[in-house]
Amino acid sequence: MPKLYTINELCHLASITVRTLHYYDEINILKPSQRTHKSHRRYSESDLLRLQQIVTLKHMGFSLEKIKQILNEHKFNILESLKIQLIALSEEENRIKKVAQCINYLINQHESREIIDWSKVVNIVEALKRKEIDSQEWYEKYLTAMEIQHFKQFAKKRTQKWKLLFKQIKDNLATDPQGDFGIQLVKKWIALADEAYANRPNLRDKLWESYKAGVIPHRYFPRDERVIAYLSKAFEALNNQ
Amino acid sequence: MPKLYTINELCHLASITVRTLHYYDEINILKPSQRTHKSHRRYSESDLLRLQQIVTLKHMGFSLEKIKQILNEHKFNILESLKIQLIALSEEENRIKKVAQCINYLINQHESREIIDWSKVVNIVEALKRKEIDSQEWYEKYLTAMEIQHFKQFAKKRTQKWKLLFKQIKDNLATDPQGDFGIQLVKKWIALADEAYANRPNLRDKLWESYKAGVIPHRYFPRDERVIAYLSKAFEALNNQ
DNA sequence: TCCACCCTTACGGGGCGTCACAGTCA
DNA sequence: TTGACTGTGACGCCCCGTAAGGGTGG
Repeated sequence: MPKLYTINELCHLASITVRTLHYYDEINILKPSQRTHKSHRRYSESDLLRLQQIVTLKHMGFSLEKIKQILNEHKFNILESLKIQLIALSEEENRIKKVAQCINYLINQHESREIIDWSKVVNIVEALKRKEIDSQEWYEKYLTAMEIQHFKQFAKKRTQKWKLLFKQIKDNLATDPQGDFGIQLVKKWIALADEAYANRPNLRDKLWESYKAGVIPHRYFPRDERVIAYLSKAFEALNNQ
Repeated sequence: MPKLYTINELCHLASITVRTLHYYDEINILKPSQRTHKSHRRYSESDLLRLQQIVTLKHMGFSLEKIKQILNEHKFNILESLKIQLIALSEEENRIKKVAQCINYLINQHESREIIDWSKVVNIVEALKRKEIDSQEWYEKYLTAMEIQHFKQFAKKRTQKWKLLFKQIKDNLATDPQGDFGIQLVKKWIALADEAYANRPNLRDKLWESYKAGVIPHRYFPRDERVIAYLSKAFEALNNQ
């Protein structure tokens, strides 16, 4: 007798909620292959497989309607869907990159002068939307020479502090991270993070998690297992103080 | 007397719809600074400025609620919002990159064997979600040596065709793009695009637009103004045939 | 009998699109 | 008067979260 899952078991296996499975049943994308005589849902092994496919495709950014087509219609052109999705993802990635650069500019401008030149920002974003700008040199087209210099210098000061700290840590990996010097280094890290993230401890923690997970690639503070290990231990020591 | 805009004029200026402005009025994020005696909305110059700010921030990925806070509460910490948004964007960018790689793998697998090994794909995406994978070498952890080889070879064949075409075009920029040879080259481009994008002309056009706009950075068919100019002319000639 | 689980039904939310119906401006 | 524009009101979409009120399984 093949194993049947209750709705609770299944949603735990897929890390989703009961409500979601109810919904999937409702819209006919995943119906339980059996029901008990009192209409409790019972899912089979192949239901589980299908659910995993659904969750996977959803993570890739497909709508439930598209997923239904892809999985139901055997003739449906999976390949084309995948390729369309790939183009869409590339475009979105590119948009994000540009917007991120633009926000960076905004941050620098605000931190150095406390005012935001909205008309400039609006212009830049308008141009981004019309895709007039290549990813790298948008600011060269939309800022004056002085503004560019200012922007670059400000960014440079920032990165140099991080670079310095990174070098210091790498040069002292042999020392005890839980000793005085290690704690000093981690305090520097915190100071820089707080400077960058407005003294919000939760943001600082988020940055640390991102760094550890390698989510945000940092050119001037690259991901390095040994540095992570060192700082982690130093963090511990600091928290225990 | 300062210029006042009707709702129609304003929505055209901002490339949005009347409904959107109604909605913005309704949720108190942008109320017209005047109404006629019959309650038609009249927007001022500063309303327009505010609308542009709203649209800009929306493009950066802020919710209308956040935007309201940023613009209304003078004391509100814009800087922190920007930085939070920057982290969020970085995370999203990274997720997209990984998913795109994964889809690429799926496409290759499907094109070479016509079947998809779902259990493998599900595993990979599960790992992506748990952020266990560094961006570059996910497949090395989740595929067998044979699969990796197969994957890489298939990808290589593809890229070599594009590389070859690119070189051919660059070597012949001096020739007439609207002559026989130019048309031959653009036909090759179309053939490759159709091979990559399942013979869908609309997808092919989309790819061409993306290439021209530099939206999708291609290592093996890089963006090059001269190549774009050449191919554009050749396209013209082909269409006029 | 207990209690964790299950069912169905229904509302909400974000950011509008899309009617319907009626009044208004040139 | 015509016809383009404007107003308000209301429902729908997508993907569920969150509850209400009651029945079931072990």
